[in-house]
Amino acid sequence: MMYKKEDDFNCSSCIYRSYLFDMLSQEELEIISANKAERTFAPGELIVREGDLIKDFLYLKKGLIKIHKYGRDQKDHIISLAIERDFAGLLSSFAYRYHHYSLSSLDYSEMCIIDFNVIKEVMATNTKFTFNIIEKISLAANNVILYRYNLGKLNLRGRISSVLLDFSDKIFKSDCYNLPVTRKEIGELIDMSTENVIRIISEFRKDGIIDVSGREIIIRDKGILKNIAEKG
Amino acid sequence: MMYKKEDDFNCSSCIYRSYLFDMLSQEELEIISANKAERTFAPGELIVREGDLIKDFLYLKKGLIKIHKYGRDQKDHIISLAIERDFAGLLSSFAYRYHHYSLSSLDYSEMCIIDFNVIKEVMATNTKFTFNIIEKISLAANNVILYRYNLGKLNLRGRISSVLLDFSDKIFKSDCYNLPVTRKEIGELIDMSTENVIRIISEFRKDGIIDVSGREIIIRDKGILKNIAEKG
DNA sequence: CGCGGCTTTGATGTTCATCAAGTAAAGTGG
DNA sequence: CCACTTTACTTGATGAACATCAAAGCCGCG
Repeated sequence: MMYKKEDDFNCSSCIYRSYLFDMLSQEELEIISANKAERTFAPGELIVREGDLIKDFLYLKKGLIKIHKYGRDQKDHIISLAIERDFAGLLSSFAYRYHHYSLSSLDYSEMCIIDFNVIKEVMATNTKFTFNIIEKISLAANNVILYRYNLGKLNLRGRISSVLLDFSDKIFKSDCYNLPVTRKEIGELIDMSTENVIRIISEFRKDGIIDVSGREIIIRDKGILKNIAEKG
Repeated sequence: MMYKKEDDFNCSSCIYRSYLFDMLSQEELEIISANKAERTFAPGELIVREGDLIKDFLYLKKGLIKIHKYGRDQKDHIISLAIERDFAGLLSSFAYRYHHYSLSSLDYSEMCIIDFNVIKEVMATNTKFTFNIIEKISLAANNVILYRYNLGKLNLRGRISSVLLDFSDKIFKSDCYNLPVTRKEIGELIDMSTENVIRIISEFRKDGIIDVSGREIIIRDKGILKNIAEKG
């Protein structure tokens, strides 16, 4: 237990320390250690609500969260997902004083919550760190932009293929996984009705491309799935 | 002419100096002055091609450009427009070595082309400048993300209203302007077919909401247009 | 003057959201 | 632990929104 506590509270021994935090000196790491909190969020739990004041720099050590936004159409829309070792609030943090997106946990998610001013102080003195933050912001934003860009050119079957493949390749690194989202949430992510999400997943099942049992997905023919995601 | 030349080549007397460059010391401005070029691009001219190596920091002094990308659907798509005093390459510059988007001029556009390494050097020593660059990157990216987000919830009439209003409010600051883009380009910007762009503009003309004559647009009833853009 | 890009209108067909209606699963309170 | 309620999932039928196709006029430019 002693060791666990050590691991929790001292960033310099944290095994989830990212490439980004590796840029920091021992001294800088300790400043951050001293100004951080850690918290686990349960599946479904709200981490940040759109409109909240931005006070913290959020690092997702472990888990899965959705970045989402409530539209004037009275519906929730998922902008993007963040996984292990992602910096979750980066889209809003350096542009606004208030969060422009909500964050919710889709799994048990361990967050490091670091005082934003402390991060800014470290940035002011460590150029390499700063340039890496800039790179992370740019990549995070471009991933969203390019994801939406590609999505816009896919029909429904292509979009479903695309999410199933993303879960397999980017998140679970396996052809067999449990969906961390409802069918409704898939629809919110790729802009389609819940009914059609279900319909097309069923189609894929009937065609023998995937096996489905509730939230469990087994990809049987990844080649076809890739093909549909390309040509859709 | 002497004065004009002065204005062209010395950033410290440049009337288009942005809020961002105002953060710089006289010395820093001179370093930038010494490492920049200026060029005017004609309407339709390509400024940067997707895939080009990123060498320069691009500041649009005056004019209008489109940020676009050629899709696997063999069609061009406009990601965003940049206007006077925008930093045009910001989406790619800090994330990649190569441009991920093309830039083309839609008007006579005057660009300041500054050696990217020089900008980075100044950033390494001027924290305030750096934080402002970060803010610009974040805002540019979020504008794209939020624009697409809103667009996705609008029907065709709403989208056309939205672009017509944007040209009026954000770009020309007038209810009477000449479209700087073809009908086809409007379609590429808001994801709809050229035919429907034309059809709906015609509808608006017949309904007396706007007057149209070729590229010339006169907004007759901005209230209705706003209403359509909201509710669409 | 003829060719290609831009614009326009009408007709047709596909894709997808929505509605309706029902089953299954998972919480909730007595 | 069981009745109750809600949330998630599923399937079919219908219609609306939109892309696509087709055909033609227009304009600038070589």
